[in-house]
Amino acid sequence: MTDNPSLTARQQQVLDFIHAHQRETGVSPSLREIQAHFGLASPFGVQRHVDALIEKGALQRLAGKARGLLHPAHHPGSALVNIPVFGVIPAGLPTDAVQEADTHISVDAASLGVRANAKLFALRVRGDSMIGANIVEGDVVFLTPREPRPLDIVAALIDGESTLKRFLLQRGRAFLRAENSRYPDLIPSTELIIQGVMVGLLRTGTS
Amino acid sequence: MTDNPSLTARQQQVLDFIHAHQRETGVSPSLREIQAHFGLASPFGVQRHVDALIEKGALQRLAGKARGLLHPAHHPGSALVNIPVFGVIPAGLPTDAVQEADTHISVDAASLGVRANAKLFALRVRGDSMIGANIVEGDVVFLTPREPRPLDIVAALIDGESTLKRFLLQRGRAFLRAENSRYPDLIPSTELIIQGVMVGLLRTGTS
DNA sequence: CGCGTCTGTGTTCACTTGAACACTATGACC
DNA sequence: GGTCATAGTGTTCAAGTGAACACAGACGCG
Repeated sequence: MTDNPSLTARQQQVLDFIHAHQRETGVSPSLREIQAHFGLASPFGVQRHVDALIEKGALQRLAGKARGLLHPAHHPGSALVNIPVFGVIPAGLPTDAVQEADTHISVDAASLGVRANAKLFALRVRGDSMIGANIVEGDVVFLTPREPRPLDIVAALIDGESTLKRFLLQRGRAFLRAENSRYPDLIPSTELIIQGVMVGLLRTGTS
Repeated sequence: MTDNPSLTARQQQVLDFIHAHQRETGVSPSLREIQAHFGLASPFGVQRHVDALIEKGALQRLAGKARGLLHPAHHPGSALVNIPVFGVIPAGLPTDAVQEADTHISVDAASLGVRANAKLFALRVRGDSMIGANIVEGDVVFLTPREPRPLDIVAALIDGESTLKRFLLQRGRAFLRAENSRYPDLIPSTELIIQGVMVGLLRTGTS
């Protein structure tokens, strides 16, 4: 995370390896695994690098525990939700079968205001039909499958394509409205398939 | 993450504890730590619960490695950036000193399109001055400290308060423009302190 | 040169931890 | 009552692992 300037080149290498190993395998490496990676003949050299890293605050350790190295910025309780990003056309998404996802986005559950075990999915927004809700092309919208309430923004399956619209009720009948006056209301002829209700949005880039 | 219905009550308890332990300490618990938590007298009972969980796909293991339990949904290579969220007034933020942050948001670095060790911070947007860029009150804007380029959206320090504006150049002179015609351009009288350039945005809630 | 820091070697020890086996108890189901 | 899956006990073993010590080479610095 941090390029601490007070680290020696070797210490930085070790730190990078530890972080990389955690990313790849999910657990921190043992001293001997680090040793093997650098081709060292003794675990003690590694141990002092690790000690130095801890001394300098670049690493944190659960003393005595195996594989107890972790980021100093470790924040307890921050559960992650892993959100699959489907394309713009997630036809048949509500099935239980695992859909092929383009990407995954990991976000802190607390930041999104959802439970840690929330089942979310995401769609990339295409078009400008929700511009009135300040949702633009390229935005990634997080959705959760649940019953929509009036004024919720929902992803609905219409003609085999998924679109983002606001969910409204009029005289007990549900219909969808774009947040753009150039689009007409969508009054479902048959049935309305709601795939999910928007719970958040992620935009990347500055423009 | 998943409430697998085929798990027995005890197995679910063990699974929950493993996940909770990972969240709190950052590493997965050893069999004996699980044993101690449930007040069992033998590590072997735990071992078979864990075996069953792996069998049912609710857990994944690095065989033979200490503390090698992890989520089956583990996605290698997803480095996280831990983003401190300052308030609406991060006065003097560019200092090296660690500022008190209200919250932290963890996001997948790849999803944000930034390097894994990017130094980001976040601000909660107040006001409607950037409505034209579809950034509204309550949005959380991710920023990185770097030199702004024309058309970048930046957080600038004006009169001790941080505001979000678009960065522009005219005849070599920098000035700031709100994306809302009701706000005038800001032409810096003295110097322009740019705290960061916007690289992303997170919105929570549906409205 | 002498000093200190960083780096690496070879080795030893004790604790941690996963893996395994035989046996018992409980409850569901036929 | 018999059978089976789930759950738990007591124990043993070997591998994984952190921690430690003495010693040596490389390098910068005064």
